[in-house]
Amino acid sequence: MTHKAAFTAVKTVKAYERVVEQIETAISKRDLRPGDRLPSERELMLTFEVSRSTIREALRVLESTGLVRSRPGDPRGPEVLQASPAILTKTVNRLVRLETIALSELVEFRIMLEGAACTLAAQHRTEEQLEAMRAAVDAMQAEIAHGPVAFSRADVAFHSSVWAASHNQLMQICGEATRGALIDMVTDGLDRAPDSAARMELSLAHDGEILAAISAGDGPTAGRLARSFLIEYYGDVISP
Amino acid sequence: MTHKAAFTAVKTVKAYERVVEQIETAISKRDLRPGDRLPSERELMLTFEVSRSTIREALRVLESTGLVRSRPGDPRGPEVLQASPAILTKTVNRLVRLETIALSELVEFRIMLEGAACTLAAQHRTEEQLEAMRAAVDAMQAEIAHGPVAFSRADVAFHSSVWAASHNQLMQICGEATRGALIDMVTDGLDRAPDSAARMELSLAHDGEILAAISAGDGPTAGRLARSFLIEYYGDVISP
DNA sequence: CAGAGTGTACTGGTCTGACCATGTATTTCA
DNA sequence: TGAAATACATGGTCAGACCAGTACACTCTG
Repeated sequence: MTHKAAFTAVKTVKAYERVVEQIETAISKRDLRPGDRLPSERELMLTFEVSRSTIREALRVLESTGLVRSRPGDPRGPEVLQASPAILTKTVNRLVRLETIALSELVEFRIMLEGAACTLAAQHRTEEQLEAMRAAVDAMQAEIAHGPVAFSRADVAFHSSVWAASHNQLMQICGEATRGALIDMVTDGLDRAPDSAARMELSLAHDGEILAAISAGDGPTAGRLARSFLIEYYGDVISP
Repeated sequence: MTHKAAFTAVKTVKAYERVVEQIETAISKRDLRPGDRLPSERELMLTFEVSRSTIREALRVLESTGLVRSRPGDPRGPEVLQASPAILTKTVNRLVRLETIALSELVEFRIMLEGAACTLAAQHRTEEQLEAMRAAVDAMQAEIAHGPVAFSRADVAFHSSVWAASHNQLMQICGEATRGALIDMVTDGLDRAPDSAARMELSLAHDGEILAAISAGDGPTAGRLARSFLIEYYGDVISP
């Protein structure tokens, strides 16, 4: 009779991957903390019993994920970095650009995101952030006289302050990524608007309403307003 | 008199980074498309005029970003991959685990996303997709008897069908990424729920309500329902 | 004794050249 | 015509070497 053994799938794991894995778990277990130094490549190749090429490939992928940084000549060895959402931004950006996405989808996504941000901002905003948003709206008012370009810069600043007030980094990252992608796609038609004066006044009024809802802590209203204003604003794009 | 030249900062760029950059832009410019093959490492080292180590390091970081995949022995060379949210999931996961991003943020983001998806699904769903959603709910009903694990699988399937019905790839990508991350984070506490039967019934009822709103084409209601149900479901996580 | 300059040892970045196991594509054979 | 054996280029890994750069200890000077 044969033994009933619980066999498990065997997949060959490349050497450098196991090195990456070990260092990665050491970091996520807090055995290695930001600011700590890894042993030098030559020491690592002894402890892991692999060649230096393997160690280097492992370090390259750790570096590309933002976990460590190597600097030539530093006798203290590679540095363990503080994890940062910046790497996420890069990934999201690439995904947004790489994927063949219709402009209407991108706009739609942005509208939903912006609405959500306003909702969250209404719930989470601090007094300082409220003040910043008010200042941003005042700046918009002032910039109307300087033309649509200056105005739209101020408009962006207002929305940024809303993102910040949402207290949600994921939201901010996605917002930034979609804004960047949108700019890339429609950059040419920015100031062609013939009725720019009226449009600016309208935008200002809309943002003022949103701010009022956020200020009142009324998340659903803030979100609904933002969405409907944006749908109006982008109407021609979203349903051509 | 000296020339007034516009000097610019000089930072040494590592060789493998320039290789990465070139291949990356080739991919983002669609010169290289998913399924295409890169030249072999030995050919690449000739065209880039660097050693094979450098080429390999470049390939490792491209691989860790999910852009290409190398398989030993394949004479056709490294493959250019389809962009996938999987890498996003991994990154989000790591950031949450390292507490750079709070779990509550992730949950919050997911709730807003899910609400938006329901709203869009109500507006864009086709007849077939509606049918698929109904089938998914029926499947949930049937799976209740088979325990919480099977049920939650069916639940996921229902939500997937909603994402699909939203007709928005970005939404789907972000949804998948956050779902993956959340599953990894809270997977252990899945079937510890003592009141699992009641919970399943409740989920089923909720999803039924959402489906009804989607079916009726009532986007705002669908979104509102989804958000409030999820807030209830994740209540303990989001405000501890 | 303090500070500026010099050394030096070790670091990471890159290169060369080699070996192995593997997957594909061709060739061979029935 | 189909299956089996082979050839060959591939990626994974290794060993050893050289160079430019950095940190740190060590001078030398005032």
